[in-house]
Amino acid sequence: MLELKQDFFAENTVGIARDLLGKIIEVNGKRARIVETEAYKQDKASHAYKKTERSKLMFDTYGHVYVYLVYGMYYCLNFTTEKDSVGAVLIRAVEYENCNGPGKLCKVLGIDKTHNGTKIGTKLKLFDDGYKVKKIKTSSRIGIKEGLHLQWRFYIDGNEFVSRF
DNA sequence: TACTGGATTCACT
DNA sequence: GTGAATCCAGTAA
Repeated sequence: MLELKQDFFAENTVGIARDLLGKIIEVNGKRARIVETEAYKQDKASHAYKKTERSKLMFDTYGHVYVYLVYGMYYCLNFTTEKDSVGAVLIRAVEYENCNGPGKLCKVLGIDKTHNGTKIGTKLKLFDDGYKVKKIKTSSRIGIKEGLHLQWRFYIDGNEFVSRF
């Protein structure tokens, strides 16, 4: 069981999003395997488009947990990436009961604002248990208002916990 | 200070 | 397929 350190998140966001598939998240005494991720770079559909009080984590850190509230009700779990640039990877789904969506997985795993800004390896840990992902599907995501293909989404094919797309 | 709308989810039609 | 729930960051004034 190899623990992922900050260096894992130092470079290419898209590559990190892909490599995170199959890895284990450990938080609040629960463990779950990541089955769907989404890479965010500095584009118009991302918080990284503009540096603000909320999004500055994506600019100033890598290998940290970035949690924010959407629609007033759901938290989304991200990991900041790229030592010398801006980016983050959204964890969309994990292999755990009722965790097939970014809002649901935060609820079930007990992830909230108290995790925001913490370094990976403290409150939340990541492990590589040697699991080999058989087949990775990729898909571009449509920008919210821009109608552009912006981010890349990765998920493990044929997994029943993969969220809808 | 006030308004707007979102990296979602779920119930309902 | 559509709309409501819900709250706070971002923005405009």
